[in-house]
Amino acid sequence: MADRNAARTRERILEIAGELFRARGYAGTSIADIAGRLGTSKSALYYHFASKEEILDALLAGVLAAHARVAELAGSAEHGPAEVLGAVVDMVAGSGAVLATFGADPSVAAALAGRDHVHGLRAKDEQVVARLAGGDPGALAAVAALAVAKDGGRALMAERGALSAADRADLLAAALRALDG
Amino acid sequence: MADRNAARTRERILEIAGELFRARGYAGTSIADIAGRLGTSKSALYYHFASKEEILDALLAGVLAAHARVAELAGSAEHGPAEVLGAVVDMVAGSGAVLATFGADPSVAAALAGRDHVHGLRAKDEQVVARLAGGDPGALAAVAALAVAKDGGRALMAERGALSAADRADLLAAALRALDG
DNA sequence: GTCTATACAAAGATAGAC
DNA sequence: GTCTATCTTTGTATAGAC
Repeated sequence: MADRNAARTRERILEIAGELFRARGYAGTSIADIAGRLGTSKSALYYHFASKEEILDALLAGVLAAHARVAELAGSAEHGPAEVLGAVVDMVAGSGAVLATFGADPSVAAALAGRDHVHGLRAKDEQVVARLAGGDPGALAAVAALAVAKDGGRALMAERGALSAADRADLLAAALRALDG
Repeated sequence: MADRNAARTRERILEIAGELFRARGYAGTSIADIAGRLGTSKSALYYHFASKEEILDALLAGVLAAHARVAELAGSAEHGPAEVLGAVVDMVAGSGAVLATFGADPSVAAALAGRDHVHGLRAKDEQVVARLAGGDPGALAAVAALAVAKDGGRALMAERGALSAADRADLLAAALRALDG
């Protein structure tokens, strides 16, 4: 039962940290800020997480896994542009708030520099672009299509809170149009 | 002549600060970091700028003005989607590195919260979207088109350093395709 | 599991000499 | 214009009681 409470508290911390990181940035958010919203002391927080960076890692784990799955899909030759971009849209819709944090905050990238994650992420984006470009060196249209799916998706999420099935379909269509009309 | 040197130093500070803000985020960059790269003490910095935030303001002034010009263009009814999106592309190409900072860093938005700028910025984006949507309430395609021009443009800038005339034309074409095929 | 108290470093900023 | 020295606040993190 004690375990239950600890797990609940852990979840609340991640939830609060996610909100604050998104609003003020990772570097711009202090442990005191998080503890304040949680309604406990800073020390209580350190019982659940060994450091601020550990909170970030826990928050990012899901997004990184989702990116990895999309990149894997893009890597295999069996999937067309529509499938790949559809997977990107679903990923954005699924990991919404956290992705907004990760993708938008330079201090997150700086905190993770050298620790595999970042290069992994950028490499994964490039893998998707390469697949969409189909070997074409002038990959501008592919970059544009990914921008629609990922950044356009983020903008829509921020605006509407979530993406309906119709939104996803429309977004995919717009991305495909950006790719090659 | 003393004025000349001061002006030069001011420029160097802005240059260095811009790079660091982009790499580590605004909140993640300290005055000491900037002074270190400048090769002087922290105090020297405070001779040129009264505060960290003042550096940010100076850095953002150009981008905000550029956004205002685009929004103004979008506001007048005489310009079509191609003109508006072209202006967005030019704005991105022109204010490159700084826009990447501004658009991507939550700690920048937090630092400016309440101080007109931010609402101004978001409002200006919405004005562009509204114009592109042409009154259509389902503005997804407009959001998508803006994402191509702005975020796609950012991604390209990050990748290529600058946008050639051909890049701009291609990007605009992709944005128009995202808008309505 | 959460608290108070505290260590310790880093941050933003200022004073006053040169 | 730039320095050294210093103040103050804030930040991350730990120790030890309950």
